Amino acid sequence: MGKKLVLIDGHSILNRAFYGVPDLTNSDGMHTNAIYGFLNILFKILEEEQADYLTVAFDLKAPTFRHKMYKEYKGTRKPMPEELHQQVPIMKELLNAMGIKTVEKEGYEADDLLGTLAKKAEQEGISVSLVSGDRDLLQLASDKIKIRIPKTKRGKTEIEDYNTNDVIEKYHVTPLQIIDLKGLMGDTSDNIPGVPGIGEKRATAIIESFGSVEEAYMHIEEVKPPKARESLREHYDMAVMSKKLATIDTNAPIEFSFEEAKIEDFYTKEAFELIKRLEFKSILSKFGKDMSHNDNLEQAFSYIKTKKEAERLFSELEEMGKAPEFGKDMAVGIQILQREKDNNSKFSIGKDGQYSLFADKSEASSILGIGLAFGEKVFSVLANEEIKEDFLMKQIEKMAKAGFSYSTFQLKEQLNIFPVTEESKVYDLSVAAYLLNPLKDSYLYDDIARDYLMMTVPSYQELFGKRKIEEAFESKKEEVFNYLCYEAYVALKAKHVLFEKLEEENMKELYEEIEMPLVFTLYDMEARGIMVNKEELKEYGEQLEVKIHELEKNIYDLAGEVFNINSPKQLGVILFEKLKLPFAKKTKTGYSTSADILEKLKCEDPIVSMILEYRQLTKLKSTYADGLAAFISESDQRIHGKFNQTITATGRISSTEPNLQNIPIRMELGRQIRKVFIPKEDYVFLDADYSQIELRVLAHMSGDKTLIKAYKEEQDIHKITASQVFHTPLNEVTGIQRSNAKAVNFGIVYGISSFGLGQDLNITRKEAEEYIKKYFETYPRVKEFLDELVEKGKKDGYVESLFHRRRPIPELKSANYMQRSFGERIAMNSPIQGTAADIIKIAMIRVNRELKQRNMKSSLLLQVHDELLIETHKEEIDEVKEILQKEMFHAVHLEVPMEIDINEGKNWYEAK
DNA sequence: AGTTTCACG
DNA sequence: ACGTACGTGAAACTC
Repeated sequence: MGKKLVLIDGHSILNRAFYGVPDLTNSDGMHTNAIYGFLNILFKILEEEQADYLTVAFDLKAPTFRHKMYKEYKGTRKPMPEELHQQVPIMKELLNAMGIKTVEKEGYEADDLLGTLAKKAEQEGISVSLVSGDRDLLQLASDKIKIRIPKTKRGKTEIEDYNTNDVIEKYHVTPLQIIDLKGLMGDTSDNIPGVPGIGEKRATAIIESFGSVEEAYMHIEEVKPPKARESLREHYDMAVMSKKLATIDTNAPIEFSFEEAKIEDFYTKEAFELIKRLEFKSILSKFGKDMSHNDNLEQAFSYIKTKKEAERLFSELEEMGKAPEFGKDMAVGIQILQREKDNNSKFSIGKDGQYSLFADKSEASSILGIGLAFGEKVFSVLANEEIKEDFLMKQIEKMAKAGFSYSTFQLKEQLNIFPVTEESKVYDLSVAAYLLNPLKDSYLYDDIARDYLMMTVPSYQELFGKRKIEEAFESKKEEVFNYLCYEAYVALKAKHVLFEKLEEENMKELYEEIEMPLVFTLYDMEARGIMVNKEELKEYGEQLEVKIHELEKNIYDLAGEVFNINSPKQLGVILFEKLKLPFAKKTKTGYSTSADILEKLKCEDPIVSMILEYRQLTKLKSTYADGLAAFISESDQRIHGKFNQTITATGRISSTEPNLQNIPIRMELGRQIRKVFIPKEDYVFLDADYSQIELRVLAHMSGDKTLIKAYKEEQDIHKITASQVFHTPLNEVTGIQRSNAKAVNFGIVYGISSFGLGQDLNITRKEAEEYIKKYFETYPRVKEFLDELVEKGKKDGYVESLFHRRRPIPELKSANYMQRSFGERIAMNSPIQGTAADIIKIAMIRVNRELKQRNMKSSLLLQVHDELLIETHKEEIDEVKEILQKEMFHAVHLEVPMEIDINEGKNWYEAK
């Protein structure tokens, strides 16, 4: 095997990392995200390559030859953002400390140095992997030189590799012809002008048929289309110049010996210190376990194994609780470990079609252990032959009464055995971390240790893998002890850090007044569940089954063969190849067969309508009829779904296992399923929803006079909008105009784009643009408000709701137009959606609280974003209506009044 | 594990 | 030249 050299385009990878990794700073406020991303890419590459040599090339600040030539055409390059600029010298220092060779040379770009080194290596028989984000470098690809382009795809970095054949496959030209391609099409990121009117498509076609820019010019008469021909004729010198600009110099005069570039041990003392300063704990852990200081910490963990020790521990705590001077403010990190709730378990379906294995939350839960941290002490206690479960249970009750200040993770999941209330001093750090950054997908103790304590602690996965906790409890006792200690320790230590940040970011009140009380509200809702008529649900499913069978038969007949209708791939082939239906449009992997495409094909073939109906029915059968049935608890005939508080980016609640927030309503057949959701005996359902809460929030937050006035006068907002946008007197507005205006109003809330609106209304982008223009003329403050939000998002990196709920928007920094536009729409939508979420959260806390305080029989069961469902005792109907009206109305006082619709029914279908 | 489709606000 | 409306979750197919 020959030797291998890895070359890295320093600035290009830093740049990529900067835009791909969310903003990171160390405690000195130094931005570190680009360096972090760079290191991750570097380690990934090195792991894959097993290379012998490594070199990183940088550009020097002085204008280069190629750069200078271009300057004569047009201004300067976009300057590097300051946050990135400051990271460059640190990066170089770190590479230096790690003993990694770097090269830079005045008058040459990194490209030229990389090209020169790559060619040199190739000549010496060394194979090369050249890592860069710049596609310019593809011109260097050969069989020995592999160009590697990292791509950040949803947080993960994937690397595209190009040898000669890969370039030809992807771009239909040889590596050297990439230069000609750039000569014609230009490259905005490299400030290469190219030929006006020629883009990627035309450039590729021209080079494919002529081979080069020069050849094409010699046969200029044959160049097609005429537009490109004339442009090339006129701007030929521009093309030649662009080619020169795009050509990488492979003969840069640099001194280089492979010996210097040899890969040695990176893990030096200097590098360790520097990485510590950068606070990259996860990378630090690569530096060997002996360097991490968790060993010391683990030595301080105490494992309580005898009842005697346990009794002493808990009585010590009890004493402290009694001490008047600090008892009540004593901070305790606590985590209770219990058997996995049956709520999460898989269901077994017996032969008789009965679903079994489901316990509801009131069923006695069994406790496996407790982790505790207070002062400098960290303990864990596990249940055993001596320490019985009910002993632990009693201790937990005593502790709860002692009234310490408890901090923990995922509190809602512990409330079934941890007897604390809204009034207790108890804090859920997972919820706190969610407020500080709602974009993460996990808020477990190891995530919080990493993000806020800069510590690497073993995750559940690392300790137990895919094992269930019960199993680990039997076979890996020591790890369970350790696990609980870590949890308690982090719960205690991270509290201050998180609370300080909440304070800093103005979210203390949001946390204390809304999110923490909500934990208890959601727990109540989950524990109550909602009753479902199992027999009726089964019947509904059977009816669907019959219809599905009929349709299936008819579809196979029309198609002339049996195939899987549920497979978009097979369906696409049948529709667009076999039956040759038109509009065979789009998608990455094949034909699109989505409803809006099929809707347009309805007249072409009767099979299309059948497929649409088939889709609808199978959806209802699998997701709702069968899906819901699997969640009905044997013991109480109720479904105990989960309400998740730390999922959405905007602050909304989400619902899972099953999702009770997407039960059908728009189509009558689907809507019927709501009839199986019923109140218990002697109760009815009351369903209360906010009318147009998001538009009202928009009216308030923007302060638009016209919009506010309309709501104050209780006018039909869509009709008014229609009248203004379409220049029609109010009483002449047609139904169609009104529904179009409604779509515009929706669009505004979603962060309007003319394309999106056009798509939704099936009109041209141009027409949609006109609607939007008119809308903004009607409500001028709305436009200003939305513009300000985007501006704020760009300036601060986040936007916020009325109650200061934050939504970071890393997309706004993206160099990619699509991503950035997405960021802009998020900036416009999140404060509105987030404020609406805040408001209904306040309402549900208060409604739940009020019903409990008045000792009423009625209770809150569901929240569906702007709607609350209450199981109401027949004798309490009027009182509950009053409570709903009052608490929902007064949840917040905006410039415009809230309007609440309340309906009553003997099932969810009737009540909505 | 990722994609497509579709249910809701 | 590009290719989208904002926010979710579940099921089924595909690899």
